[in-house]
Amino acid sequence: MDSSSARKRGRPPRAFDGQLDTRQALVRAGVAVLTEKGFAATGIDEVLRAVGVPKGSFYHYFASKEGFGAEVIDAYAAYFARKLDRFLRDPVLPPLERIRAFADDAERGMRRHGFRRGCLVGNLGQEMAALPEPFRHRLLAVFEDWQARMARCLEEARTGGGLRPDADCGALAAFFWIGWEGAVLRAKLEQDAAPLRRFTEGFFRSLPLAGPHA
Amino acid sequence: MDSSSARKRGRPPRAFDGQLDTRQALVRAGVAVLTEKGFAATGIDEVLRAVGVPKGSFYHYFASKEGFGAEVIDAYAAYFARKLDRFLRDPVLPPLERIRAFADDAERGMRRHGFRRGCLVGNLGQEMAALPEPFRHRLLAVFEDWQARMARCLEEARTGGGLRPDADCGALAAFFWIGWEGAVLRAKLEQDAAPLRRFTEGFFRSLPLAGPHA
DNA sequence: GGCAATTCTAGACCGATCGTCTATAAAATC
DNA sequence: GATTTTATAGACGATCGGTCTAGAATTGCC
Repeated sequence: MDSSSARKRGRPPRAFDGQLDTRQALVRAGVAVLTEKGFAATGIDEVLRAVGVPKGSFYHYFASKEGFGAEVIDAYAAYFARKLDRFLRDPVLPPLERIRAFADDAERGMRRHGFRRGCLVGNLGQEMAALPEPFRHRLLAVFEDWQARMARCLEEARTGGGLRPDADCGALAAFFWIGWEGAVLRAKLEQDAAPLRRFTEGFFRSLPLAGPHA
Repeated sequence: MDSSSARKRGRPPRAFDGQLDTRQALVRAGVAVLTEKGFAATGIDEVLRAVGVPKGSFYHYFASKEGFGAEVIDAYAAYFARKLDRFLRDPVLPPLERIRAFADDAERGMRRHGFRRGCLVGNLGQEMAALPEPFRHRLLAVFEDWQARMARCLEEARTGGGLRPDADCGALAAFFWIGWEGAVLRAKLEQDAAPLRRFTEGFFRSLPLAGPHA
């Protein structure tokens, strides 16, 4: 959605030009802004200005700010799930290396955005007390999903002999995401990637690696 | 400050009654509310209602919402530093046990508040992008302070023979706080203490414990 | 191809919030 | 006890977020 295109009243002509679908553009901008500033601190107007769309359009596509937020969460979850799979199922790397690759990529991502953007799910989680209740379950479900994907990767490491046979991969995956969110938060605050690396290091130290096999 | 006490215009009589100092009461209420809902989502009016104080008083004591926020951070930092010392310097427990005691206490605290309150510093950290810049340095300083206190405790563990002599206590302390904030966030989201325990467990697994001594 | 129905935009509108201001009154000072 | 200082009371305006109604272009139908 190009802000240079002056809008006229009424239904716009079919988009011949390269304009994205308005709804999609709004959600996309919402992901960016909410990842940076959270839900409560973000005004609809800000999203609208970024996309160059008037307020009326917004409430045509979404029932409310809350409804918009829910869709933004879904979009982010979908985006992040794809990204996770790209790393955690990468067949050319051994399982534990995939986790490092994910962390490295996240670091690059944060650096690219000047450490202003964090994790949408973490942001909104922090705001829980001020958020509509339905958000809570949605966010929890997202964490469970990520945890499952991480657990699967760790299980591959276990069956592959990287982790000890008695490793509790579910618990380890939970540990990872719990701490990772903290690391992202801290990296945002310090505007530096060190916390991400520090946490990743600590996580790997905590793994029950298989000893040199007998 | 009791909301049942009807206020009259003008300067109030010296507080014979149990009324707290108004300024102090505002800061105290601010800590409670900001710990729950963060800075942006909280209106001044809400704090005023909680304390039963009119707006005029607020802007007599504080230059702005931002100035108020800064004092709230300081008050929370002081409160938390005292709490930390109470646990991390407890002479009747071995150093590593003190950390567990701290975690247990934090769990009780979150449970007592129905998992609605998190960590003020973590909350505001998450909001960074929408917060006045001076907050950032203040929050960073608080983390550094906590980290130093934790590192000292870990060093006691090292010299006491609980940790290996080559343990990097500063890095371990950093790892702790990075992940701990994540755990608090997650506990708030799940409304359950499990994340706190899971992280604490993982943290201890990551520690380079001294082997059975030769 | 004309007419209703649908789709989407424009922006007015209301309420809430932030920060200020004036009025008022008690205490402190001398 | 007169004056200055401290502190509360609450109205006020500017701004902004969220909702809603009106209106215009397009689509579908026959």
